[in-house]
Amino acid sequence: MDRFLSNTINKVDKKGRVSIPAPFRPVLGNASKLITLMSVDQPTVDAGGSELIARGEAHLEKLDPFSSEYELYSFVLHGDSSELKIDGEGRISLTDAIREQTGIVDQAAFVGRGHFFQIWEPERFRAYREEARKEVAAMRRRSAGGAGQSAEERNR
Amino acid sequence: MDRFLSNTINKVDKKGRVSIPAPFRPVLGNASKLITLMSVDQPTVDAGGSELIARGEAHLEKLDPFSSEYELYSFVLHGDSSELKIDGEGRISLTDAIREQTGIVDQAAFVGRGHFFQIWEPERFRAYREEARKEVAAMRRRSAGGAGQSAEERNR
DNA sequence: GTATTTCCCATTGACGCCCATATTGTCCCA
DNA sequence: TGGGACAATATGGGCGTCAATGGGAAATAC
Repeated sequence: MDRFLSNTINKVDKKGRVSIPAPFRPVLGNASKLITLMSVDQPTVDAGGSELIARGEAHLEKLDPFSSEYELYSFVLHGDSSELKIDGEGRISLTDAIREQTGIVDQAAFVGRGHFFQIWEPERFRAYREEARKEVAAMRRRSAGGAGQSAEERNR
Repeated sequence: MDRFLSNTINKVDKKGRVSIPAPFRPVLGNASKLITLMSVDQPTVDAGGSELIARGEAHLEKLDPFSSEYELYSFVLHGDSSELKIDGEGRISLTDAIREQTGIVDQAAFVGRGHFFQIWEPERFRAYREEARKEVAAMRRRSAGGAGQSAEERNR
C-alpha cells in the first residue's frame, strides 16, 4: 500500500492523544514523526511524512525569491506546519493550534487523500463531504451532458 | 532535524529573558549564541546560527547595488545584527532594540521559517499570519482555478 | 558602590514511554 | 460450519523526564 485511502473516526483521549488509523501507518513508512500543515481555506490540517514540506519547498523554488508570493507562502509553509511525535502505539497528541484550526474536541476524522491525509472535526467533515458530493454531481451533469456513466455512479 | 518549523508563544520574564523553543535548539546545533537580524519590512527579527549573516551577504549580492533596498539591507545586515548569548536553560535576553523593533512586551512568538526563524510580538504575528493565509488562499484560487484544494495539491 | 548580566537551583506542568485492557475480526480445527 | 484461540487495534492510565519559568546569588560592568 502506498496511498492514504478511506476515512476513519477515532477518539481523542483526555490527554489529547488520538490513534493514527493502522492502515495509514505503513504508508508513512512507520516513521516516528508526523508532519502537519494547516489548510488555508478549510478547517482541516494536511498530514503526511516529511515529503509534505519537501513538496512545498519544491513549489517555493519555482517562485521569485524576492516576490511577496514567495514570502507569504514560505511563511505559511514553515510557520504553520508542525512535527508531531508518533508514540509506540501509533498515536499523536493534538496541539492547541490544531484544535483551534479544526474545531476538534473529542473525536477526529482521518481522511485519506492519496499521497497525504487530512484530519477533520467529524461533523465538519460530513458537511464538507456532502457539499463536495453535490458539487461533483453538478459538475458531472454540466460537463458530461447525457453521456455514459462514470464508475462511481455504477457503484451505488 | 534540519529546519525551523511551527510556531510557539513563550513568556518574557521580568529580567527580559525568554526560552527558545526546545525543537529549535538542536537546529541551531546547540550553539551558545544566537544571531539576530532586524527585518527590513516587518516588525520582526530574523534569528538563526552564524550562517545567517553569510546568507544575508549572499542575498545582498543579488540586489542592485544602487537600489535603496541594497542600502537599507546592507545597513541592517551589518549594523543592526546582534549576537545574543544563550544561557544554560536555552534562553536569550531580548535587547531594547529588539523590543522597539518588534513591540514585544511580555510575550514572544517564535516562528519557524525553514533555515531561520523569526521573533514576533504575538498580536502582530497573528495579524500577519491571517493576512498570509488569505493571500495564499487567493494565490491558489488564481493559479489552480478549480475548487478547494489542499496545500499539497498545488505543488504539482 | 550600584546596576546589570551570568550562573545555578527549584517548581510546575506537559510530554514521552511503558504497560494494561478491551473489542473486533481472522484463522484454524474439530 | 460453529466455536474458540489468537492477533491486531484502539484506548486508558501511571510515572519518570524534560521544558518553561521564576528567583536568588555570584560575577562583571560602569
